[in-house]
Amino acid sequence: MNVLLIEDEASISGFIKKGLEENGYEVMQAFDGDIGLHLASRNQYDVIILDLILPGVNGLEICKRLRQKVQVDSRILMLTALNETDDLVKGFDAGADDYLGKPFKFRELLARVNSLARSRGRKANPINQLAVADLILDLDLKTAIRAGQQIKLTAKEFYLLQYLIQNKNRVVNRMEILENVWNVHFDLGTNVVDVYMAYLRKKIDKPFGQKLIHTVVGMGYLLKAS
Amino acid sequence: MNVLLIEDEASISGFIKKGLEENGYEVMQAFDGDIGLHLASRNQYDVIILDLILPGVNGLEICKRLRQKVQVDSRILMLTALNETDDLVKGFDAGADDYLGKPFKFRELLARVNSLARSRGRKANPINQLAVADLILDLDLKTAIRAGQQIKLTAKEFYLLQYLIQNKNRVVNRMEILENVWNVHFDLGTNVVDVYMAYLRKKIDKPFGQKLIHTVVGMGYLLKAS
DNA sequence: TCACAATTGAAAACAAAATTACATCTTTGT
DNA sequence: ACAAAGATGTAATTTTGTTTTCAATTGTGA
Repeated sequence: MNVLLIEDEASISGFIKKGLEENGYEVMQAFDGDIGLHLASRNQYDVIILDLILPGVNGLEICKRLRQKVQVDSRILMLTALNETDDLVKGFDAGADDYLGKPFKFRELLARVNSLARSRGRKANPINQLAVADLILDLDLKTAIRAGQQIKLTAKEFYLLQYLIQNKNRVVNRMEILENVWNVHFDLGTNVVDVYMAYLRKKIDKPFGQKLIHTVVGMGYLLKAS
Repeated sequence: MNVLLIEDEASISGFIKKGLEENGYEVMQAFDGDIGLHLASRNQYDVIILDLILPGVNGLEICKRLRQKVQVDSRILMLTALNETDDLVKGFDAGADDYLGKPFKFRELLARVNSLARSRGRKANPINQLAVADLILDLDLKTAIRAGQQIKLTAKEFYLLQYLIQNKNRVVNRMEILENVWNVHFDLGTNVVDVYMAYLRKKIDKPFGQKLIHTVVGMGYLLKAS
């Protein structure tokens, strides 16, 4: 688990880093807001520990930017001397996941970091799979399995199938598919979608009895059991 | 977003429920540990608010069981008067995601629940349907269902029926229909609308007793229960 | 009953989707 | 760096299904 620690006071930063490392975390230190922001947007951290009062950009601001502009999905633990409800609420509004007032006992910090790390681990963990009927799409292995049988898909096929599964039981039209799978936002009469549907069908439907990909004439395609 | 609130004191429970509901949450109350445990394992909640001190099974125990046996992936917010670091750590160890000491301001609770709910990021799945009498039009599946029976419609038929349902209990004339379903704004002398009404009738009225599509001679058509 | 309005069936015209062959680009192994 | 294999797209063709028109027929209201 990676932790980014944005804290200007060297003694506190060092103390936290040492403690977390003893508990199995990898800790990256940033001593001012700009560097913190920079690191956070370049790399993926599981947890970001963020001091509210910092030279350069302040903590609230960093938090907002990380959530809104950079869209990091790290857990953010806000760290500060200000302990009032209002600041706490401001912190959560800015997108913080948790809040800890100084001074704090290290055990307390560790418990919170553990909790955040765990809540992230769970998100990434719950076997990253999508499914319809007996078809499973493994998002980690980037592969499909139907009736227990592995099916090799090319990248485009995979993403197309992923989009279909994410929208199972809903008719999706070609434009929607072009936008979401091909990133094409204007209609330049192509029939790639049709062609790829054929590819997919050959792999995931034809060899098995029950077909999952249905075409709805004049509307689009529908992924559905039966 | 669904919240399960496990709290024995009726006044506190009511106060929280009311506040959360005003903020768009659906709240289920449990007034003792056993019922809470039962509900939590039967249903899927986004957030569980859990009082530590409860009649029946205590909060820590519930938390542990939920995580270990039932393996719920709800976010758990522990709520308690005990505010010591030790209890806090025990709480996190038992699998809580956050911790809030009583007494608390409601804004504070809300901020934490919001944060937990956000971290779960579940998107709702509203059922996209229109209906008159026993006829349902499923906008996702792009299909009609009457008396529980699926009816296949072509694109034009579907959009025509959709227009009729959206204007149920109102006579719509042919021109209106041509404009809204066919995008034809001038026309003289086509009878497509009439033809398609016949198609629709054959599919959605004829096979069932009660007819829904009524013609109002000289005026247009009317979709209505009676 | 007459005149107009609405319905129906069948065929023609049209449009959408599937299929196929092929050209171009990418990746991989040697 | 090269050849071979694989992936991606395009375009033409075939197949399938939908939409529209038209004329014959039936229904409706004064």
